[in-house]
Amino acid sequence: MNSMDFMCGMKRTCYCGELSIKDIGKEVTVAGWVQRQRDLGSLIFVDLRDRTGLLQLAFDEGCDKQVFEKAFSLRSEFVIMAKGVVRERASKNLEIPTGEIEVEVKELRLLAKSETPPFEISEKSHTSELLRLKYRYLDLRRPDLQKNLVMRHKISKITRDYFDENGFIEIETPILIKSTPEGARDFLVPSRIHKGDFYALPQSPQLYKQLSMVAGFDRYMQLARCFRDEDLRADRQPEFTQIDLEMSFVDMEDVLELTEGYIKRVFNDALGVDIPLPINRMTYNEAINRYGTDKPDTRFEMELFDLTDVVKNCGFGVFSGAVEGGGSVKGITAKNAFKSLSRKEIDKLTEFVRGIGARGLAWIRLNEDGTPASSFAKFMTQEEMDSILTVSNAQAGDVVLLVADTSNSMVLSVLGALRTHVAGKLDIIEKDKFNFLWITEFPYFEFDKETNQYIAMHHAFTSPADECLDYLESDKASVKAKAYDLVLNGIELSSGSIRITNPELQKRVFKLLGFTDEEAHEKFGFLTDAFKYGAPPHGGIGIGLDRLIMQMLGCESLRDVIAFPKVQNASEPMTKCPSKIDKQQLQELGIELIETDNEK
RNA sequence: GGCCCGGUAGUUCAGCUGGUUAGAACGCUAGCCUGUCACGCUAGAGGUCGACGGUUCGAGCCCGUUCCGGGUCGCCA
Repeated sequence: MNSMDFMCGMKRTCYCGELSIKDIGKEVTVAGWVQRQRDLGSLIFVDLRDRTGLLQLAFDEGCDKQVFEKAFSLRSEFVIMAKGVVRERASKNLEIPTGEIEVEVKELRLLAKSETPPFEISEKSHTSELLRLKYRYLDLRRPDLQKNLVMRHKISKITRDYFDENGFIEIETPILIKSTPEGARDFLVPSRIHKGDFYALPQSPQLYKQLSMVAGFDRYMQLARCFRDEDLRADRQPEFTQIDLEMSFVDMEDVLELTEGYIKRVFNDALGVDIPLPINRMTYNEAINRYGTDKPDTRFEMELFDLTDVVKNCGFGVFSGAVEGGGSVKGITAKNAFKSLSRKEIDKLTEFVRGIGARGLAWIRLNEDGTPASSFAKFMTQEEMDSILTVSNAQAGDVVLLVADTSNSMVLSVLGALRTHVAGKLDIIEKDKFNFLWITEFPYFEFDKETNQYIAMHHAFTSPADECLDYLESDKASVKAKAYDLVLNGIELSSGSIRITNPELQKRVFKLLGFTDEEAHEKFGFLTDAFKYGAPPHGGIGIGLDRLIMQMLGCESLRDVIAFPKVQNASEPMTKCPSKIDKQQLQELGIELIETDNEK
């Protein structure tokens, strides 16, 4: 094996995908990776790949012997540079954009060899995700991931442009910050200089962006990295990027309007998709009651209905008992689902709802001529069954699914999840639709069963609604927040609020949330102190960039739009982080490890 | 932490009721081939059946434990 060629004397003149029939006769130098070499004896074809596409290189009798032999030895993923003349192909391939032309190679440089890759670099290859992630740099060579990351770049660029045009300034807030153990767990970073002390990584730049308002920047934005030490999901990574915004002298309408303008712009410029404005709004209560969730997927109907009054005195103990116990009986109607939701399938649905906390699932199946079969008809009068069918608006061929529980919120959340699950099974979700929805009028407080006290649903700096200020203390459950979520196709895309800037109100809220003055000052004193020196009214929003891109590209997992993502146990297969560190490093930090059974 | 699914050549998978030497396709190696483009033809190499333990005359298959991956509930102000 001779040493590699150097690039000496060669300079790339164009990308592979840029060439077309218009370039015939042109002398070009291209560079990239060998997708495939096809050796036909005294004729060799090489498909060269760069991030713009594939280009066929041809080696035949016309080319130098040494060049031909070099072409013969090429293998997949070798890195080469080739100089030659663009010519029309003798036989064209209309399947690929450059299929009408090829480059007749005069000079060839082998810049790097490659071992046989562990999987083929192609959109067609189906490879386990773990293997792909171990060799992420190879996985990223695949055209679809390249496309995703190029789109991600494009969307980031549009984002910065839009907010720049609207007078926003990007400010970089610190990554090493003070830990405020509210909500999600913090990632912690030990301090060498202050042994035993820790920084936290930001869950969001919340406090810094508010301080930027106090500092007079008026309109702040940042493509902000955020960190949360919680378990992963397909749509949740421990580190993620947020389009973080904050504005002074605004109310909710201003924030919503600006965000809507952004959504319209980014969908138009990146995808050519028009999002009609204004985006629909729904209050939190309406969403919960109609869809069983505060992030409803409105691409399909199947709304919840309430049978509590109809069945409160019926002979079916599961129903009447739930109502007596202070709960409810509600359901959904799956239209034309008689065939898809067989008895067996309904058994599976029952397992599904049990898995999320329901005691069981009651059902009525109406066959094609409207005859009902039901799990509970024998306990009901004909009249009661008729009323159920009326309220559920069930027709021949429909399937009615009912959930009863002594906890109304359990009934709602189970049906909310069931609704999405069933819609997926019935395949009634229009995949290419983008249904946005604002959710407003969130409750301010949320009752925490574990600690038996009210906690902030959003966060402690969210302003209560003006009309609720009179009964903050006396009727916590009814207090609404000046908070808003933007939902896209059933996924929470962003969340924001108008903040408290009045120090007296902030004090009241801290007190309601169970903070003593000392605790509040210790944790958030730097913010409340700042508000003593003239805080403009302000509010903002954070838009999940990864989730936005994922939805725009129709991907099912965040991992498909993040260059180097983590897997479910929060590790990264390629670098194998997190990892053990030296004793010496620990000593410097003043940390002693307690050996646990897990490590043995 | 709970529940569900998965782990067999480099890759994607098949492997029957537990029974002889674990198969296929693609990839890889070598040879032949002047219009291929998922080139074709011929030959060949390639296996800790995730790991450990058990049941059995006999385990890829059954049982237990465990590791790894995916989904999900809890969790995610």
